[in-house]
Amino acid sequence: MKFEAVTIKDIARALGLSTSTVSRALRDSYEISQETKKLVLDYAQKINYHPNPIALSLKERRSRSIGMIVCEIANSYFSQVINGAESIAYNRGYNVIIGQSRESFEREMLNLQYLTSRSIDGLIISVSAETKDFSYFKELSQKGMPIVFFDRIVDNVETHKVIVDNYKGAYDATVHLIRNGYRNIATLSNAPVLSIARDRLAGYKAALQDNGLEVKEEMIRHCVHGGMLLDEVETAMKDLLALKNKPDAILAAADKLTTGCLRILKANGLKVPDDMALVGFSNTDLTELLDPPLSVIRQPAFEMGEVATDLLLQLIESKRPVTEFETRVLTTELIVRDSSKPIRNKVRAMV
Amino acid sequence: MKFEAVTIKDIARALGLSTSTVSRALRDSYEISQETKKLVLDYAQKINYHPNPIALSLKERRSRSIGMIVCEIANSYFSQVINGAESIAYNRGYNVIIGQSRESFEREMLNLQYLTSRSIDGLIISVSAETKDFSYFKELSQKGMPIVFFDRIVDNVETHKVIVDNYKGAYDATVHLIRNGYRNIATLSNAPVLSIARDRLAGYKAALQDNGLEVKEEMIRHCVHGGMLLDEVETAMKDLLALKNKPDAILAAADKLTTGCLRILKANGLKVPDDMALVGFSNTDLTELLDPPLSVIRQPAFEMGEVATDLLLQLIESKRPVTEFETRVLTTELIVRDSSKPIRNKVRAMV
DNA sequence: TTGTATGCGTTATCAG
DNA sequence: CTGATAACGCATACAA
Repeated sequence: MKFEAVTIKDIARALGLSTSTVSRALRDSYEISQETKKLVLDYAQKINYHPNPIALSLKERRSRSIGMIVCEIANSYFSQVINGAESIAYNRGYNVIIGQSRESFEREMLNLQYLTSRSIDGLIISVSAETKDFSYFKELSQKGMPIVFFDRIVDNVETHKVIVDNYKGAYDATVHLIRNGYRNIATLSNAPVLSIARDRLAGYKAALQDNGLEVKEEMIRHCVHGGMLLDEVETAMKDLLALKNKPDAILAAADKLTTGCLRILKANGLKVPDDMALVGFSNTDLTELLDPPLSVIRQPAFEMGEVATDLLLQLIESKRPVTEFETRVLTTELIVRDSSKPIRNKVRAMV
Repeated sequence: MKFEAVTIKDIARALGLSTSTVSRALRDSYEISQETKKLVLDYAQKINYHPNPIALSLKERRSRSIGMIVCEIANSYFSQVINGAESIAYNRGYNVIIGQSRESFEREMLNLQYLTSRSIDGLIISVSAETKDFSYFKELSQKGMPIVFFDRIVDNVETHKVIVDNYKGAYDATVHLIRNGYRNIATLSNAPVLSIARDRLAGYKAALQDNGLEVKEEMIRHCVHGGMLLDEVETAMKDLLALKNKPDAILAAADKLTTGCLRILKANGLKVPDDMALVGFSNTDLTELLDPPLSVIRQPAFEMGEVATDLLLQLIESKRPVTEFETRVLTTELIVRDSSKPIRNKVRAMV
């Protein structure tokens, strides 16, 4: 019943050769005569022989598959990263095995154990927002498993990292808002345990300070669940709108926070940017079709997947020493559309 | 250097037992004494033993991983399907290995060979728009490989299928437009080789006919690349808008066609629905935030992934005979928003 | 140039 | 109850 594959043995038997001869012929070994090679190759072709990768894995102690853990596949950012990763891996003869943490530490660990027990040759991961204990990664890394962290990295673990210049992304976006006349800029931030959240927040603060504006704590709202729960964003927005000194602009420091913020503003009948300007990190589709189109900070997601995978494969294939930790930094792109253009009356009022 | 795992042998040596005893103890075999079992189990726990799944695969001739081929991972619909598939697979102890065809037959075949040579236990696939030759699937299926087709199915191959009631989805949406006073309804359709395109087109036609409206061929535009190329959509739209009898509404029969159509309309300064009503198949985010919000036909993508995977795993685990082909049908959801509401003047004009 | 034997980690079969 | 051995498919050191 089950998919009976042809093996090297079948070829050997049929051709009256030994399995080793066949094996060597197939691998084009120099110690096999041209005739025998041709004989074997032709026959293998004819009966559609394919080496069993599982047997190979067992022998070579490697599986030619890499694990990838993200918090959510159905997130446009991560799906774009996966896309980039898959394209590189595929070209180099590797499989990508996907796992989702769904922002849960427990699920992340389960996935991790599962993947490592599956003998992956390396791991690409963007940690969950819940993850505070990185001992397992350290242990794994010390055992020789190549690991590349991307996007959400881990500061106190020496590893390979691919990140985006989140500081600059947030800084530039904030400066952009300031230049357009906004003075009361609030920010929606992810859980502060996340490196990306800290970097973006730092960029936001620095931009304010460099432009002589005060950083006010009440203007900074953390959404611990990263906007997975709309409630969280709603509460944050309500709080901001209830302030005596209401913000006139918002920097949304994550994809889900950007769309969440848009939803809440819309639900409350507030217009962007007339009632509230908004610039956010976003890789979501259709942002340019909103009315007015939304300005966003876009991450090089596909490229992120490519770079991380390329680095990992170099580590796996020992083209690069595992212990010489490297950090690659990509840059975000600020896409300016209508939503953050100068508000004429405000700008006039300030002149 | 490389990740040295503990094996059953290590345990055997350390405890002065044979590998077979250890193996049996670990598998809780009845023929092992309680003491020995405890001894082995405790020690295995202590040194953190995990069975090598590759060795297991070689022995059991199965890999506990399933292949999944879609045309594009970074497509919200497919990423949602993958999400559903992953969640089911994960709970049942299976890996999902992803491949992308990018709408290319060649790439699809390469992926397919790659995955099967990787000893996947089963396959879930939504075929590429280019695929016309299904002999490879037939062959694979006859060799005993469980295959579940989803979404884009193959009519002339007897297989397991999970589909959406595309006919009804298109029918209902078209009827909805008709009820709201539109009489010149055009449609953007995918490549007609795709089952989903044919079904949707049939639903559109039936809705017109059932309501006494004429089906006009010039109102039906096929986009062979499924809207991957915006040019294609643009050409189609330009042609429609150049008609003597211009359409007053459009049924976009695929995700990319819906967003593509929106983009083109916007680029040409046409308003939805005042200048042109639009209802489309779409699982894209943010459609409800457009101004006015877009009415869409939403597919149960996550559920699609779940159902297909559940079916496949039943086949793999022989809980269901592979030869009793089954087709499961899910239903779409018509989400009515402003973009297809009655146009007052038009309706008045008709009364 | 080709063949034989061994091992990768595991389980199943057969002996004890 | 436990141990030795073969087998899964392949590659390779060693023999010939």
